[in-house]
Amino acid sequence: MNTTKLSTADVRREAVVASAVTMFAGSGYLGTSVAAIAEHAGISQAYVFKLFPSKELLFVTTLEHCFDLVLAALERGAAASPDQSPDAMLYAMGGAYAELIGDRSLLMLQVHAQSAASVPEIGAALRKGLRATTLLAKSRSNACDEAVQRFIAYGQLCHLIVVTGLDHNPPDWASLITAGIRHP
Amino acid sequence: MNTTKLSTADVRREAVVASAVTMFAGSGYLGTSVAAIAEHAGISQAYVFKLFPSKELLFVTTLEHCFDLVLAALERGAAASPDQSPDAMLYAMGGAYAELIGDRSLLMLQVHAQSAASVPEIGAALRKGLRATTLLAKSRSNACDEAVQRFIAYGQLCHLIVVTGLDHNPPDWASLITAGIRHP
DNA sequence: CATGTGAGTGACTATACACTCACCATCTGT
DNA sequence: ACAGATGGTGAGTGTATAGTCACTCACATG
Repeated sequence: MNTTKLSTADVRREAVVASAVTMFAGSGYLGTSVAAIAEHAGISQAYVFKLFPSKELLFVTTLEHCFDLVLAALERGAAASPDQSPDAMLYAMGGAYAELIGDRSLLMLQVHAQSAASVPEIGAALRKGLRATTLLAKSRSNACDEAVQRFIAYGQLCHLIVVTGLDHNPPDWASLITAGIRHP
Repeated sequence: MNTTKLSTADVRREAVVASAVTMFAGSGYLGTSVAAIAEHAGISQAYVFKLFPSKELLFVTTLEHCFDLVLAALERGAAASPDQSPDAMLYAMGGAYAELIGDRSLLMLQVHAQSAASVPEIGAALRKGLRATTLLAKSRSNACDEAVQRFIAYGQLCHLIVVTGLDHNPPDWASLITAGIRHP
């Protein structure tokens, strides 16, 4: 039961998380109703509460899934780097991240999670994801601390650019902060 | 009437905005009820709706006020810089910003605004504030575009650090991204 | 005194939402 | 054939919340 085959309930749970990524990314933690997620997943709202004990835990699970995907993308990027130098590794990881967040959902989810971080469980999940991301960037790239810090900072800048819509039809002044940033 | 004296309604409006900064910063746009803001300001909820036509516009007004304070702080920092070189100017402005957001309210308000940016009016206010901040940093420092971009990116990193609570009793790994960052 | 005006409120409405519960349906092992 | 586990739902409940409205009170002015 714990080896290869998932029960249908676990399959459902994954489908609900997939819907939750989309819906939470669109409207945030408080702005998204469980009913909307259930409808998107094609099941009743009551069944969502059978699969997850609370909206809060559904959000946390969704956020953890988001970070799993981010970590996998960084890993992929690192593996595909043409060159083992720290700068090249970080550049490759950045490119893989930019590609991953192409549909904005995973990015928006992180933005909304930051806004909901005062909910203890959500804040803890955010810290855990940031920790894993940072440490992976450090260990795979072998870059100095300053370069890793820069990597994270420019990731946040990328979030800001997308949130403000500066990547779509950017005004003239926007090139000041969007120049060189790889965004979707 | 338009010169020096404010009517009591305008005074009230300012008091409500001050309360709104605190309350919205604490619980976000959707997480804060107008009743809570009214109570904090010591007036009835009905009167808040006489002073502001909607919760949305109250939030936008509050956010604009936040950016006014940010711009004033940057201006102050620039004016106090011991040295006119671009690097020194940006450093001084960064220090003034770090000091301004010492109580976290103005920082958290920006984070929550990013999460609520899909509301058109809020997104527009955010873009406007970012534009003004970026252009001010550029024009006062005379720094190159890359340095201004870096200035904004590290500002966002600062937000992330505060949101995740990494500035209070930081775990060991946190120094990777908090090193050198001036936060409250 | 009469009258008008701006400040301020209590009580209400309509709705939306997280969460619950009693219940049905379908499969599975014996 | 049947007992029980597992998948799934319709119909609620209680509460919170944005926004409204009819109203009161203080005060200024003619």
